[in-house]
Amino acid sequence: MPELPEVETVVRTLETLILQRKIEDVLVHTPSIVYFNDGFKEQLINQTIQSFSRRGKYIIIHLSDCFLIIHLRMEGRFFINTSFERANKHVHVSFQLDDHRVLHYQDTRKFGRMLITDDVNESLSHIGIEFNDPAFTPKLLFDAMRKSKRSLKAFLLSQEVITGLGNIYVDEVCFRSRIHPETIVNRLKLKHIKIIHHEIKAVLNEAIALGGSSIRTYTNAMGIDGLFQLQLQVHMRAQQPCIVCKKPIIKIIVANRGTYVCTHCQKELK
DNA sequence: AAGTTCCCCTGTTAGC
DNA sequence: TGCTAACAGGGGAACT
Repeated sequence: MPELPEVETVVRTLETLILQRKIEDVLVHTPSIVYFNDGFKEQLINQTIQSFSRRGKYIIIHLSDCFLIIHLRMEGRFFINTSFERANKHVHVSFQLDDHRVLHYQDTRKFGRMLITDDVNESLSHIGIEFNDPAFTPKLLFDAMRKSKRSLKAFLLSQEVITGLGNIYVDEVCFRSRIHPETIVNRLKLKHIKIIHHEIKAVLNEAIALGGSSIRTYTNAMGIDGLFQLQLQVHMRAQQPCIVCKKPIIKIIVANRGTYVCTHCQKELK
């Protein structure tokens, strides 16, 4: 499910709901969700939720003595009720809070992961720069792309250089940049990369402002829908006319992922 | 070594 | 209608 704008929305929602709450008890129904499950519950009990942050697509919950890092992967989500009981078979972790409410983690496909750490930077050292970091410049992108033989789609999906983009927003960035997703990035000129850089920031900022996108089965934290799906220009629009040239959007596979492209507006640079 | 494919899971949907 | 294969907003392991 979520890419950076959706994770950002989840973080902001959780912030309004459970800040300063103390965790009184924890139930792990599905141990595979939790890295180093031994002691997971014990480390969390009596910890107070002091703040939230986000790094790439990771949610970071700042607790009194440690950090709880969560990745929702495809279908992870949170909801709150007042029962510590397992509401359904897709609830895998539940947190009893000190105000009689319970935070539940639900994840149909069980791809999501949780980890307790003392050092967020070390735990997340494998991911690249944030889109809104001042150090994220066209030059940074250019230097990384010059050394890579990946397609633009694979390059942006990999979280190694720039983190936060997923399948939806990569398609949107490629379209808005008018570049075919199969273009090998070391062929891109600085002028193209400046456009890509600009569109990454624009798309993510616009999507965050609208609470992310809700398509398919995904609704955001607490069942609140984002609105950015209404702004999508190519993703999920196979057979529909391109908003620029009116020719039909096609769906292809790039980097093993369903990919939407207007082959008239997005030329591959060879 | 960098780049690509496979696979983790379950539910939904497209296609016979 | 019913079965089956393909697919899904991700990413790490295994492979080439």
